[in-house]
Amino acid sequence: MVVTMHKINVELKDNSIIQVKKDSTILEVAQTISAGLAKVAYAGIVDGILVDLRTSLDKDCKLEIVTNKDKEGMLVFRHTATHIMAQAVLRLYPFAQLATGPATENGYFYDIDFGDFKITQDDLVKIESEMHKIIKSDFEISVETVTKAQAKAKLQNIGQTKYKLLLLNDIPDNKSITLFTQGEFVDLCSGPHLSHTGQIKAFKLTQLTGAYFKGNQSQKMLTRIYGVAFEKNSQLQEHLTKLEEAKKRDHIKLGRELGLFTTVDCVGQGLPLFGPKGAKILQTLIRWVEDEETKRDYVLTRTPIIAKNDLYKISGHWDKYRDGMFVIGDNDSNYMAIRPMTCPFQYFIYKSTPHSYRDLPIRYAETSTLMRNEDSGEMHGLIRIRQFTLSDGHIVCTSDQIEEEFKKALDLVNYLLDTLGLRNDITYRFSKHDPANMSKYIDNPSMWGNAENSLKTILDLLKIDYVESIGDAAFYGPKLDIQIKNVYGKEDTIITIQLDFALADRYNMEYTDADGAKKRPVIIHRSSIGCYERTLALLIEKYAGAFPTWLAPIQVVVMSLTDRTALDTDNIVKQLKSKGISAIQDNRSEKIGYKIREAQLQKIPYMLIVGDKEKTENVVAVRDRKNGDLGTMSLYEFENKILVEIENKIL
RNA sequence: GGUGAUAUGGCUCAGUAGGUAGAGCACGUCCUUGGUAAGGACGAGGCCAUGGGUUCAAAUCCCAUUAUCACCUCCA
Repeated sequence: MVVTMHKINVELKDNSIIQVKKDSTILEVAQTISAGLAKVAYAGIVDGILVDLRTSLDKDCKLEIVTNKDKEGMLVFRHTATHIMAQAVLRLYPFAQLATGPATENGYFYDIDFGDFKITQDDLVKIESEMHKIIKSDFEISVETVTKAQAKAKLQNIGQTKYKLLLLNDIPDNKSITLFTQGEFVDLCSGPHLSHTGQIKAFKLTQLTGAYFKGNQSQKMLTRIYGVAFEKNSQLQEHLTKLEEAKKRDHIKLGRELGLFTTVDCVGQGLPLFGPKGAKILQTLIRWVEDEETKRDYVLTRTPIIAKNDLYKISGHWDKYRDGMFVIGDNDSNYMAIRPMTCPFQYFIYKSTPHSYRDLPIRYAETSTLMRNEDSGEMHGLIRIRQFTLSDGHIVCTSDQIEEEFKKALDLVNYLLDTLGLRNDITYRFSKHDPANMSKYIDNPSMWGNAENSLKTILDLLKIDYVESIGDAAFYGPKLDIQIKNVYGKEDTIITIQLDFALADRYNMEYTDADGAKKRPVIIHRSSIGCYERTLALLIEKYAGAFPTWLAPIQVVVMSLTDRTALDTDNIVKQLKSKGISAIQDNRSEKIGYKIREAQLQKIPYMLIVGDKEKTENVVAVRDRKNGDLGTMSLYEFENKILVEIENKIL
């Protein structure tokens, strides 16, 4: 037997190098550094790969010790919580078949097939108490590398004969197979994990939902149990409180409470009705965006909301999205469809006259109402609806102009987001096609190569910090998607700018270049502020219903202190309205404190109070929703104050 | 589209082991009221989402439909 006494060099996070015995585990290295570090160490990152603490180091490497402070550390922590949950589930329901159970941003889930057993919310409590037992037992979590046959035997041994074996089969032969064991429970898992079940301190099972095996619609629907896990109970409580707070900002709840919109069973799914207040905000947004576009050399179009299917056949939309379109007619000779997008209408406006290279770029904009027959399960508040109004537009330009036009389109977007106060809430996503799934796209690899390279060059030139996403492109071209999270942390696209090298060809659009040759223009599909309903939803959540004054549907409420001043409030409201300020009055015979409370619940920016004293001195007592009493001022002074705020769109 | 939950006055919810409904807030009238989170009295308002079924009897049980919510899938 050869005893190796070799030492290896390990480079740490701070670039210092320490020497340790070959085959030391990461935990041992951590102990060498300090006992304190070893205590909070959850895993290691060796040469960039996240590995278990018990991994032994056999050669020189870079090592980062992952602790509870690191994102990766908490992933390991939560992943361990997942296994504890799975173990508890198998104790209570030995027939359950486990599928997959990863950690997520705040928690974890496990997809499980319970067969004919119908699990309910009440069962979660039972699972939780079983988890407490497992944590109390403080099982050691051990890891072993095994062959497929060994893994199969061990999994079958604990009754896992279905999904685990399917997953096992999917593992390529050149990859090692690891099993993690805690007590009687074994799981097929690449890890890493904590070393003892007792390390999980605070957790809660939060949700019970369905999910397809492997995320594939054609696979079986499994039961997904969600949980959250933290190191300290206080952190768990904090998280739960945060969720409660988020609920209060939920645009669906607030939007109804504030009377912005409602839904009616017999109108139908995904078809919200905007009341006076909701409509007012939409109007403010639309006017603002259209004005801004005009300033930036866009020209407006106004096109039909319905067209023959022939129009959509040219682009390929008809073949691809027919099921998602509201179609009228019963056969191909009389089919009409309500428009699901504006693109081809604006193309035909372009085509209605011949164009020289001197005309380009042409920037078409339209506040465009669209309808898409979304699947019934897809609708969500104002975020995903069947009829929506998009700040749509298409820029027709030469290939030399793409970069400048893209930059300008993005400038507009950034300006609008800045003004709304959303700029810091967004992230950029470069959405590319998926070469492995060309059935979703126009099959022209060189076109895709061109378009994506071109877009990448622009994004890099503009120093945009984006993440790439394969498979999220439009079927005709790559996109820059501007992503935003809702109050629960769910991400959606709010705005998109797309590069299209394909549809100009399909619609036979051309311009005459300087050399007299007919050429294809490039099209940039872009939205300036996205779809107004969705943007409104995000604004409701951002401001918890307390819109900036310029957006607030009611900007001022004028209150009479007693019935004697009721007539004066009426006159003041008229005066404010004549200045374009949205004002209402509250003359009810209620105590003033009561009226103020009402106005605050309605999140109205300003309250004016008129009493005998104010009447005599010709002033109004002003309150705002944030600071309370602002003292008295003349109506003229107040008008100037609020008009400055509105004009400058102060947040 | 799939899985699950839910559906009672404008809103938030209670309710009956099946015998045709209740609260708070909001709303209306009158009285009261000079000041920053709830003054008083009275009143109106629901055939308990829709359509079937079981039953002597259904808002309550069952089925279907519609809508809402969550998740999965999808998103031009």
